[in-house]
Amino acid sequence: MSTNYWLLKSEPTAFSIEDLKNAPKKTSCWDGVRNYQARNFLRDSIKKGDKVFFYHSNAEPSGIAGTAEVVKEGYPDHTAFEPDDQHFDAKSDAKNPTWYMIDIKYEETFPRVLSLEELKHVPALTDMVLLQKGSRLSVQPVTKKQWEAICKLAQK
DNA sequence: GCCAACGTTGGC
DNA sequence: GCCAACGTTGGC
Repeated sequence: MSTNYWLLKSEPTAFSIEDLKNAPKKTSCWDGVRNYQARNFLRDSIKKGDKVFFYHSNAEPSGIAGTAEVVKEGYPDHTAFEPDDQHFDAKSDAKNPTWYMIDIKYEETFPRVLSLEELKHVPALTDMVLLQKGSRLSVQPVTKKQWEAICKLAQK
């Protein structure tokens, strides 16, 4: 099975790539996704061994900060069942979970953040989901071609 | 902090 | 099933 590529958004004030790097085993669950389209990717499409870009949103600047690898495929997001959790969802049922999460492991931090502004000017990336007008998906697919173009750009 | 764009909710 | 109102995302 071939590797697929993804982009995960996070506000660095909530959880940054540095937080992932400093986590035990450099691994963390990716919880709190409460959007059905993003949930479907987490539950159905993202596989162990897939690669992800770690995107910092609402940041200075917003952009791709580095990469990580999927180490655990979709499983129920338990934070949905915890009333004290910020991501609690009273309507979800532990016996038939609505929300899913994955585990990712830190791979690398790019020498510099590839800002949204910079990415917009890369011809190979014009079709990227991230760059579409009004795109808010916090879990989104990335093509191999886009992945390679971005990794190459990061090393410049 | 503003606000455009999108997603969700709920009345009908 | 429509759609207005509301809530959220996320760039700026």
